[in-house]
Amino acid sequence: MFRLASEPARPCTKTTSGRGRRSKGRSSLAASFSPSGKGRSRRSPPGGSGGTPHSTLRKVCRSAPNQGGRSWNGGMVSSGMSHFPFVVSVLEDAPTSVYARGRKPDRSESPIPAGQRFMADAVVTRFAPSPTGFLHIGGARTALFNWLYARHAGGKMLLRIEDTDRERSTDAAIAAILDGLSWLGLEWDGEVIYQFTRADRHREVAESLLAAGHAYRCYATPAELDAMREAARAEGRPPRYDGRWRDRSPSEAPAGVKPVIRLKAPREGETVLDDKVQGQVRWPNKDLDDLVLLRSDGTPTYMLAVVVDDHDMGVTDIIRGDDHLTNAARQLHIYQALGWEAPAMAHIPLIHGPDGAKLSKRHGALGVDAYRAMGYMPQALRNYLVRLGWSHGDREFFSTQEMIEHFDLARVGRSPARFDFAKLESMNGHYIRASRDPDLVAALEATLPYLAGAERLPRGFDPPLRDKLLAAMPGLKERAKTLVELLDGAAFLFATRPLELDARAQGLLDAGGRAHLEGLLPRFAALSAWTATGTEATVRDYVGETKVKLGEVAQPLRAALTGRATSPGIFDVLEVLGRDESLARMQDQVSGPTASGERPSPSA
RNA sequence: GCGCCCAUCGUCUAGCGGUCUAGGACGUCGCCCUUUCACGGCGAAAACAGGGGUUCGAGUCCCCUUGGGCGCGCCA
Repeated sequence: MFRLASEPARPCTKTTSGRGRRSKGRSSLAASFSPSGKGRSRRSPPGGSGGTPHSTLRKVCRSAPNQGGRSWNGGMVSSGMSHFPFVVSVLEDAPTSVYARGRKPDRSESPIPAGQRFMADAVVTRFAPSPTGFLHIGGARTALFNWLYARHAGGKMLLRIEDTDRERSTDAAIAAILDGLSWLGLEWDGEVIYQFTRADRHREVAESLLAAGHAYRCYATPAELDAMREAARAEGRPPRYDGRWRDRSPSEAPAGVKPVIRLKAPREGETVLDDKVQGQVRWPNKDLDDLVLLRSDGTPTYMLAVVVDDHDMGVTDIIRGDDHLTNAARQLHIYQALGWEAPAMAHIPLIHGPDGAKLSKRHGALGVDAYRAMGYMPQALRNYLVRLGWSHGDREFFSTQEMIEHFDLARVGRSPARFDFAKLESMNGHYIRASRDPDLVAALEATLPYLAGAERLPRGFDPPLRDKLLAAMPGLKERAKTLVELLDGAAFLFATRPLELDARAQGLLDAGGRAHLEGLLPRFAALSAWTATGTEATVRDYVGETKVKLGEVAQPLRAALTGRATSPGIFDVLEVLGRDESLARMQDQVSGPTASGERPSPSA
């Protein structure tokens, strides 16, 4: 009756070890059922011929066979608890437990030939944001992990927009999420699924649960619920629904109250989740209440919707923020009632702000579009994000291919990470320096519409400017950590005469620099070929003859040519700017200001 | 309040009982390179939260404390 047609479930024999918890023993879990690719229980066992003797499989079923787990032993073998199809088992010291599929190796015991199961069992992950705001950095990382995991396994990542909250969901948010994912290069497979469109299906499932006796109508009013929670809190009990309508006859229903449908959740025993990141987590069922499946207006709640959708979409692995960890327990109850096998789950730690608290508006939480505007490149952001919580030895940099190749959930840590702009910036700088010049020009151009500080170039780059950009890029890119800085550093290329000088440049010129400009002007003008080596030779000659330091000449030159005190190597600047423009900019500083008034004598 | 999760340099992390007088990266500081600023090179300071166990041996296993975080809706 509860059997899933396609999945003749076979209860896992979960032996117990009283202490069970992995404590860093994630590794031990991983040892036998590596949650990542190959070692996963759902695949053929590593090195396993498939003909593994049954007895071995039973052991494999236990989670921590090595270290610390000495108390694991043959323990108990499950009995006929198969009325929970996907579930399981009997623990020596605890009643019925509910299992998510996670590391549970029961399928190795499935009657379905291993090979066949393997083939039909491609990984399907999903990213399921709710469109109530932009795609923030935490969501972006969740999406990245889902994407990486799916790609690594040769599976798919689906995208589902959880828009059942009609009040708060907006089209703008949906657009921002789609745009953010695309910019990050995280393509999803198939069509975007809008949860709200599936409300009928959700309702139908709720009704079926009702019909099967796994759910009931609850007529408690919001006021009643509030009172209930308050009382519980006052008594030091968890604020939970008390189940007052759980066994009441519908005939007692008060008139005029539209009921909600609640799940009849198990009250005894405990619910166990073998999370791929968190390890084994257990909750006493008495602490979990009868959640609402269908609201009084007939719309599904998130809890119901996720379960139904994940099931219908064929999701095999749920990777989401660990703020959903408690939800997992409740969702497991729904799977149980439905007789569906729960997907494997991985709850990844959240990203925190500098103060260690969950990233939120008060940290100035930003959408990924903001990172684009700040000039970070998607590949750099991806690399930074993947290293937040995941590691592969000492390695810091990964190409997309390498990320896909190496990514696995077993190496995802369980402690939250703080977002650090300095490191992101440094990584972005690495990516800029490592990029090919034409790619950088293209990236700059493509990002221009979003870039902060790009107002000066409303029409983008014209061909001559593009050429100059390309020519100057080697000197420009090693001075920029973001595209914004890159553009800013390139500003002298598209600045128009007479240049605006910043204070430091002005100072350089006022401090006697103009004299050197004047001295250089005729020598430059006499140059037959305008190249960096040519101008350098000229300047060095001048310096030699006048016995001044190179810096005393180079700096004023820089000020005149770029309007700033810093720039790429000055001879490269000279070359990129070209003879006419260079001489004109120098001339501007020698004679320009005087035209309009008395230049204060620098030496007086 | 209750439940769950977490805990190595300021930050991200390596470490999966002995090779740890704890490694890498960012940041910080110093030196070198140098026409500026960068880049690059070299070097330095900087951490196993505390307490109990287990063990011949613990950053690594267990427990407690402390400190953080998340959750507790007819929100998702």
